Amino acid sequence: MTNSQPSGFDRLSRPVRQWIWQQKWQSLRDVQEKAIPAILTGGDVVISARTAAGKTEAAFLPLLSRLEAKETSADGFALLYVSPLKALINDQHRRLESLCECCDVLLTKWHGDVSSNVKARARKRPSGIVLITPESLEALLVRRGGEVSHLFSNLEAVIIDELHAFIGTERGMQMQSILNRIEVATGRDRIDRIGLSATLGDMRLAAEALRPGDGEAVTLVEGNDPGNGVRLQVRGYLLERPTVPPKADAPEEPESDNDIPKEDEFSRSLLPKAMSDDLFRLTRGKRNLLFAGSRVNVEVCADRLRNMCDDERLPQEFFAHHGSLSKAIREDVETRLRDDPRPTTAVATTTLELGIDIGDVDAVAQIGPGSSVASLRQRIGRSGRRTGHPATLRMFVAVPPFDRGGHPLDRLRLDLVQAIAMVECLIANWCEPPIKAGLHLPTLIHQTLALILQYGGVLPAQAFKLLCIRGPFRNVDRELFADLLRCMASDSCRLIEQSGNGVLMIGSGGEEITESHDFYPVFTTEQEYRIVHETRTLGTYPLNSPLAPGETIIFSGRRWRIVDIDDRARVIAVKPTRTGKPPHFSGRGGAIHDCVVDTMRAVLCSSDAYQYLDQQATRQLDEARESFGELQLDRKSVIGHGQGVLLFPWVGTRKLETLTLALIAKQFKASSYHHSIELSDCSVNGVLETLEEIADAPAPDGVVLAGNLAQPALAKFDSFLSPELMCRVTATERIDAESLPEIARDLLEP
DNA sequence: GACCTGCTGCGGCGTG
Repeated sequence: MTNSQPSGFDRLSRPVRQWIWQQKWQSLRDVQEKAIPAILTGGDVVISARTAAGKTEAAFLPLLSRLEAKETSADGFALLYVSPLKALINDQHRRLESLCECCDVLLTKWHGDVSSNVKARARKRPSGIVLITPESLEALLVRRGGEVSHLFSNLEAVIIDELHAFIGTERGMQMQSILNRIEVATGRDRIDRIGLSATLGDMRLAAEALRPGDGEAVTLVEGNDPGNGVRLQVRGYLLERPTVPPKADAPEEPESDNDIPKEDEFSRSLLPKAMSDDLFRLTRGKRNLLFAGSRVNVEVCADRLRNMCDDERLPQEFFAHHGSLSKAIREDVETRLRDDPRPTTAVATTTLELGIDIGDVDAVAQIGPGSSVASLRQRIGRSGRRTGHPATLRMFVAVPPFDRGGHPLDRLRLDLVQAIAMVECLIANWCEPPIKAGLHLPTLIHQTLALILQYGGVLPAQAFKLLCIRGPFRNVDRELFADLLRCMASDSCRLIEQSGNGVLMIGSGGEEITESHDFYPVFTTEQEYRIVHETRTLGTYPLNSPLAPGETIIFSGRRWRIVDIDDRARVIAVKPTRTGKPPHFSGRGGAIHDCVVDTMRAVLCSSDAYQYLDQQATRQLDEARESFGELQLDRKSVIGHGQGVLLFPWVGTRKLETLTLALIAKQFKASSYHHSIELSDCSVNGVLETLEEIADAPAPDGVVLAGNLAQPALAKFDSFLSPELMCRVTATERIDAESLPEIARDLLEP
């Protein structure tokens, strides 16, 4: 090949090239070739590619070459790598060790599990690369504010791994704010940021997340790894009974006297037998990830598949993996997936979605439609990495039995339709964007406290400029920030106080909060019991899900009896047993995007056939379309049902909740359920009249509407917001009053 | 109708 341009490889420094030779690589990967010139040039860069496409090296090979060229031996860290997971830091440390040795660059892990003397040593003689979490970085800024400029003045670049995991979250706001604070403290206008991200529908979102306010200037490097293709299937199953709960006044079903024990009956209602039979048949003997959707489903599913394994006298190959299981149990599963050739299926929640190194799997399965297209995309990328093996994802969806007289929501098979809509959005290369309007006031409270601690005090105008003008809190104007400061200083909070010369200081209430190590993360966790068998901790269980000694529970895919509960020590002791009830975890539903629900309507309206549906799912979709026509939902979106009315606005969760609120404000008994709103004791005409009023009136004030909504303290610092500020947060982030007239108009003329 | 993530400094104790 003749090429006047030097290849990426030729432009790397000598030690880096030597390391590549040692690895016996035949060539650089596509994403690495593209990233090298972009990073050598300087400036902000987003590198996006599938997990394990070599993004880490794509960033570090040219960055280490830049360090080599610099040849200054000034004090301070040269590269800062920020990761959302400790486990990922440990993985990356393993991966980068030999490369850094080759380049004679110090590599330091820095997170909560790293001993404090390692950190002390690094602080004393800062150099090379630090791998750190946002929380540890926050702690460093807050506790060692005076050292920040010394530690970071010679930073060549900051690398942010799993950038997509930070986008649109409170933790992402904190991270952006911390990076901004480092730039300000070191007097550097911009320190190059390199974001590593999974492929997203719209890469500009990642660019904007990397450099808020100037995403346009970020260079995008997209890995053009053709992969080995994708095999995708949606499989239909039948539930044993309808899903819409019967009305309170409906006659109770007679006790069934078959011999299924009650606990198995509940398990069967979550996971039909035909589905577990197929899951077993299709996953057995291979390496799989099975995303079950919730921790309860993980337990029920792992328990069922493990029992099938035992019944057939096969060695066990099914293992549960979720956030309430102990670190040791989870690591065993991860290690087995990565290093053990035996067949293994990890039944997991989203825990195995991010980039923890588990090697390649043969296939991915998912139960139910899932709640986002973004995670569907991530999951597919977990398989099909070896040449000749396409990525394989099977979605297993159960719908209620078909009954013409049944509830319309059951007749429409909405879970199946949603699964199809998700796949169609994925094929169209669309994926959920973050909500732009967020105020992120709780995190702004946190960052204001952190800033005061970092500098030992700060003037209100300085804080505003640093956090809201230069920093990421750009939806907060001067007036709102002043309100927030007043709220923080109020008698009920005393988070801050102001000295005679106007400097903001930590108040008595603030001291208590900021002195605890609990201060650094911006998210909360509920209090929990530890579940212990003999000396081994199996995991944790929420305090507010009562259990009693003698009860049974499925946990870690096994069945246990509770022997003892120590409320003071928060320990639940268990021993193995033969039966078990599914555990109970609390969760708040996820929000589904407008685009997905709109696509659901399109799927129901059209007569397109989808190649990826199995026979049963195809038939179920036909039945759903038939019901859609019979209910005349192709022509109208407001239909009578029983003593009430059903509304189908075909909008996402946020707008659906907003309309429900607006109708409650107009004295309707309204509740949203499964993409629709059910109104009881009213007539179609009455509802149509009200919708006309809403359509013709100007959009109501979101703050007034939000006043009718329960405002539970969800984010960590919500409890410090005044009712007025809390209402504003709800109005901006949780509802969408602006769009109400339009939703009402669309309901009247679909 | 859901999931996940993270943590300092210091005092006290045991061990080599």
